[in-house]
Amino acid sequence: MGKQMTEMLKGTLEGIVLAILSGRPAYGYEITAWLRDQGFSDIAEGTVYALLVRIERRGLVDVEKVPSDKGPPRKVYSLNAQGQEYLEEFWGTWSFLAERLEQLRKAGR
Amino acid sequence: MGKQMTEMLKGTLEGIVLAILSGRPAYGYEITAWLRDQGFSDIAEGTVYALLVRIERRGLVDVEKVPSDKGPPRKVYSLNAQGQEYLEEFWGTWSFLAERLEQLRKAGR
DNA sequence: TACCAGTACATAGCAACACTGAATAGCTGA
DNA sequence: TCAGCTATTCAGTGTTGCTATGTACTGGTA
Repeated sequence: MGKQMTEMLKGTLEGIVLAILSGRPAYGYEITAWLRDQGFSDIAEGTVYALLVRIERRGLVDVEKVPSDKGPPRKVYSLNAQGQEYLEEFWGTWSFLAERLEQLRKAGR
Repeated sequence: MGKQMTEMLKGTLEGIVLAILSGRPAYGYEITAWLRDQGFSDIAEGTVYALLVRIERRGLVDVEKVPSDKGPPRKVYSLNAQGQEYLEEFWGTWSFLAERLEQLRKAGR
């Protein structure tokens, strides 16, 4: 992963994961795989798990332990009301930033 | 500044400043003022100066000390060739991220 | 049986970054 | 002289993503 991307993911990765969870419940391994699929080539597994622990501790998600037939039990996360609210805030912050950057990019050409 | 914004600025603030400098040379105090004007209400002065030191050390900008008639001398920064290249990389990284997020946002509605 | 690959989660230590808060310094006008 | 604006610097803090490693369960295969 490029250094630029690493830094830029700070703050946004959290939003990305919450956005995924707002679509449907999911567990860590699955989320990691999905991210890699989307081109976040080298997202470290540890990164995702640590993030999930954080958002759980902050009460943004509900957790359910579900047995898997292919390995250890999965921790399935789903966005709760507080998480939904937080996600909306995230989109607000993101929009603001994206607009400024789009303006700057236009100005530079 | 909201906590979300603080985290999201990591990595992007650098790009923002480089983008500003790609338009015209500028000095720290001026950049801070401009950012506040654009709605980055509480960008800390210290943050901008620290960032400028970093990009100078990495050789992305050229620096010139210019006397001011309103206070101490200004350190005027201008983007050099290496900085321009780095900025282009930044836009690439940003575009990638912005596209994924836009998709996620669409999917969520 | 022994071993390995794939699935699934966890965590300690590290580096980078933005913020807080304070200090320093030059200039102007009351 | 002193307040207020201009202008820069820096030590200390918290959050974040990455690296590296470890644990644990299942199924296939040699």
